[in-house]
Amino acid sequence: MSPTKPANKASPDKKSAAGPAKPAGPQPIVSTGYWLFKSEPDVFSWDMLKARGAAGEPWTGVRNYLARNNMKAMAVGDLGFFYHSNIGKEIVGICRVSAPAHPDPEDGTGTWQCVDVSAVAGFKKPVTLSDVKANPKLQNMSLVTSMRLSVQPVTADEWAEVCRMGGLDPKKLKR
DNA sequence: GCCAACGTTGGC
DNA sequence: GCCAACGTTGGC
Repeated sequence: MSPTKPANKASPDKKSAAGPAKPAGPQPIVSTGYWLFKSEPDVFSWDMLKARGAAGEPWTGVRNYLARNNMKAMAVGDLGFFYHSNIGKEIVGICRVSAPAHPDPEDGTGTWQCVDVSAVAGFKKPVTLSDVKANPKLQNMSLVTSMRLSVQPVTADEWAEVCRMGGLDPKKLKR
């Protein structure tokens, strides 16, 4: 199974209006962790996540223990980069963990879990893999060192640097 | 399309 | 529990 988000054959089956309505007005995000989610855009793209709106999307299909453990470590409100693998090879936006790890509905074995994520903000300018590799501050990013891991941790310094490169001020992110 | 990296499987 | 074979990812 693919560590990237696999074909989501039945996305509409998920509850259409997951969760109560969001509180009105922007709120500062209090985030405890930073992550990076990889997805092949022809399977599940940033635009598709944006189209899900506040309901978000269960990040199903992860079949790798490290990636699963990363998801189990996530808290609601954690933020993540959204990376397009294969096509684009660039970080295109920021998403937010909207539900903690829960059993992957597509997994019958009870082994695999997923979190739910929703789109927060797109980058003004996507940050490409080569941009990342060319930046000395990002040499230890998992995207460079553990390229194949589909759900990766990101440090606070890496977070700030990539946001800067993408034209977003992380302090001004609102949910 | 190639192939390096690397996770998983299964024989022993 | 080792490790070779195998499958998959994903950049190039």
